[in-house]
Amino acid sequence: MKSSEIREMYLNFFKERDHLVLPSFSLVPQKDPTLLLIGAGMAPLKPYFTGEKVPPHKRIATCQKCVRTPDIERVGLTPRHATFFEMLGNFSFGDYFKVGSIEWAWELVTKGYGIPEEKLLISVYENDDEAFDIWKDHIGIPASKIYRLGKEDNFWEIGQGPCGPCSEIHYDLGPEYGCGRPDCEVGCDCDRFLEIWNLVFTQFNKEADGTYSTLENKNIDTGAGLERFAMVLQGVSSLFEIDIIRPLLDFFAEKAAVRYGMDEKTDVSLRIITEHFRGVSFMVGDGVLPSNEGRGYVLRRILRRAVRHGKMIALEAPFLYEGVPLLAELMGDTYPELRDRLDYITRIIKIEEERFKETLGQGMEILEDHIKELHDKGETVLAGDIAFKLYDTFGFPIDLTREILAERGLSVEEEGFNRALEEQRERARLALYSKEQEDEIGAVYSLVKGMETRFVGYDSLEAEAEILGLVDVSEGKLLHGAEESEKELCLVLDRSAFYAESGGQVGDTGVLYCPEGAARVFNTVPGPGEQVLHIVKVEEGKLRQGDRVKAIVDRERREGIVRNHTATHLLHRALKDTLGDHVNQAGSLVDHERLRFDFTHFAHLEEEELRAVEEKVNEQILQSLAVETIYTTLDEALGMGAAALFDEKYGDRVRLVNISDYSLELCGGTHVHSTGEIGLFKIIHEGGIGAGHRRIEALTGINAYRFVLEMENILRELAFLIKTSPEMLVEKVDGLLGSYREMQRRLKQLEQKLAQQRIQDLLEKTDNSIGVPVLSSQVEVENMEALREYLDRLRDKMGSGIIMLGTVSNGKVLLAAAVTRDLVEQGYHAGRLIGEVAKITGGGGGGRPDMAQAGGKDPEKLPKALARVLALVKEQQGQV
RNA sequence: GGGGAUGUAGCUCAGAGGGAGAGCACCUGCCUUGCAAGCAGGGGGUCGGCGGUUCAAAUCCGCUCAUCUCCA
Repeated sequence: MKSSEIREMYLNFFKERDHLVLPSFSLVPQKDPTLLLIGAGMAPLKPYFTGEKVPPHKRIATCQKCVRTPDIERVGLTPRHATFFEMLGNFSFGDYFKVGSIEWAWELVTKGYGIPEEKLLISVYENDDEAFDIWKDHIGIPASKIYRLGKEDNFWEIGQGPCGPCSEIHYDLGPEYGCGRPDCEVGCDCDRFLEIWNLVFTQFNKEADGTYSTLENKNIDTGAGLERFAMVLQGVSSLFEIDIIRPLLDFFAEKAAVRYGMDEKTDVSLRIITEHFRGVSFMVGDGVLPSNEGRGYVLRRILRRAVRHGKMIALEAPFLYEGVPLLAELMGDTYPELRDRLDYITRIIKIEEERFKETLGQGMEILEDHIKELHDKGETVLAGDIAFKLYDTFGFPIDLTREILAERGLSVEEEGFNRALEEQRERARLALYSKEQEDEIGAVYSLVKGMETRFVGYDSLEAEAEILGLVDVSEGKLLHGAEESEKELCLVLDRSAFYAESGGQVGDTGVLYCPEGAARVFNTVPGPGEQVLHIVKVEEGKLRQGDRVKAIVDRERREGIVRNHTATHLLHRALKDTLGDHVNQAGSLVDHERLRFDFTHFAHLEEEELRAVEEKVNEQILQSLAVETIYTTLDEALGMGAAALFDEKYGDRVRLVNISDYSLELCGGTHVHSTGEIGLFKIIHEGGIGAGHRRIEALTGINAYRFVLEMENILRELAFLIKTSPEMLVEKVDGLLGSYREMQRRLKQLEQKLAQQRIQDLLEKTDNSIGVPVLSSQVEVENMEALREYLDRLRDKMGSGIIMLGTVSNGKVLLAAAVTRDLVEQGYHAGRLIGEVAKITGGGGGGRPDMAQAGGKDPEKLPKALARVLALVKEQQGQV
């Protein structure tokens, strides 16, 4: 039976029994921050299980794609482990329970799929007598074939959420698949008994604190692995041989020019590549991008393991991406996203493969060196800091290092690795705040606890307010009053128009007038609760707790901030529209001068893309779109399709910033009323900040205008300098550069020619009075290169001799010396000679016996120095 | 924001203070037409950029840019 038929039969079976059949949900959990990835068929239905939401129907059936990685290191080594799999499931929400679910399970397995009863075994949770009796009495399974297993095997829970005892149907593949131990039976960790059906009787809910509460409605959650059914029904011994996987394995085998089943080591790699390839493709297809955190890191780990195993069988990355069309062919009917996003999936995988190939090579080299060293020393444990270095610098996930070592019977010193990781964390923390600063912040936080500020800065830029608290930041204590000083104070008001730095928007600045004085607010930050902390310095008179004050925000600065913030939202939208939906905000900074926006994207932006983005933003500005804010619940906001940051904590009431029907984002910041106020939007920088992350910096309003003006000025000045118009600038500079290069070439040629002509004159100055020909002379050249040119030619002409040449260039002395080979053999040394000579000119130098160069600072001494050469050679002669 | 790695010829890389190199690719010639042909010759480089130390920097130091990587 084909996999597609198994899937179809399952869904039809339950459809006929009044189940609502839903298509697979995305691997990326929607609106569930507790889950990294969908790892079970029930995961997307969690709100129905917890009772948080009402299911559209009391009975649901799905075939759900899943990713699970805790067992990643076993994938490839066993016939049944996988990181990616399809889970068939039928679910009951307060409808049928144990009896119904067991009956149907048995009926479908034995009658529907026709699996012989004698091959099947049952397990139940150790003290679930109810389930035991149903199997024994109602279905008629002999008690000897029903096993009672402990919590680890037969109690189902995954993180927080619904859970309960379960009951499984196992298929006995036969003793030849077993471990051979006498006590081998259902529940054994070996491969003999294949769990094909897991019925979870969901009756509890696991809370955040680890306790269990009873669910109002008892539910049924079934998980039946499609691949495992396929194994049984297609009579193959591993999931790698079923109809929708084997072609992939063969594809990679062919690419690697190896055959499956010939060599165990090769087979393991092939299985890993094939399996991980499936996971990688589906994850990318559901919008997961490789990254160093969260689900992106899960993806990266899987892909990297596959790439390494590719390398082990001589498959050079990138190669995985080539399998995508085949996968789409095999599974595109059920999962149309594979076809729809084929090009995208292919591209992302290829880029990530290439990326890792770079670092894999370097990292492997280092690791191999260390392995060799360990081997030589007879040790078996790799130091943790080396494993950390590989992780830190070359992106070797620790499990990858562990696996490579395990292949050689070695291991990693885990504590050392963790220590190094902790040290790195500490470093990052310290870079953010020093220990003293952290203490200061802590002290301030505890002092202002309980105070509350009402923020009125969305509609107004000033507020009359009362001083609730006044903290001396460096002393860490509350003050009743403060006088004019340089001291940094932290001030809390009962209401304020000052925006406290958050969501990337910087804090406001401004002034504060009180009955007996005035203070300057130079920053505003959020407190631990509902407080706005104004960081102030008293500039005049006195400030007292309880004073009525007037706090006024610096208007011009705020207006700059507001323009940049709204422009940031427009930019976010424009990036998504231009580059694709995978673009997400990864950080943002909005101040009064510029905006900086970090986002996820896999490649640098092309010039046209950048221009398109900039243009789109400016189009929205020109339309003067209305910007409004909406208060609503988080659920409703997400339902409206608002952009929210993953992992960001939002309260129940959220604030939405809506720009006409162009952009909708959860945001607490301040904005313009109409996009027209932004005036002009200009991107001034685009760059990378790590794999998969880009950064754009931009200006708005008057700043953008000034930037353009500045550029225009530069162009005009340049054009003036080379006597052309801005329009002709490129052409003219291009021409000038060409002729500049040409002239350099000509100059060099001329110098060479000149040298040639002067050689003869110079040769005549050779002194033969001491037995060896010695030539010491000053020449006129520009640089060392030209000097060497003379030197070489002279040496060639002389055949045998000692040459010292000097010149003056840029107010400095340049010297070069040569000794022909025959004289080197006699013991003459150009390096030593030139050292002496250079010393006279106030410099130093050295080189090899046959050639040396040096320099000096005193040009006037050059003639004297050159005159000494003969005597110095004579000295060397004496030592020969 | 912080740490680490890399950047040298079209490509892959060596060189670690004293003439910028190798292999592959390219061009010319010769010899050959048998599988990555051989032989001889040649072109090609702001040693990522800027600054500093030094008589002298691809090489040491600082900054910067690009790419990778980890932490936040």
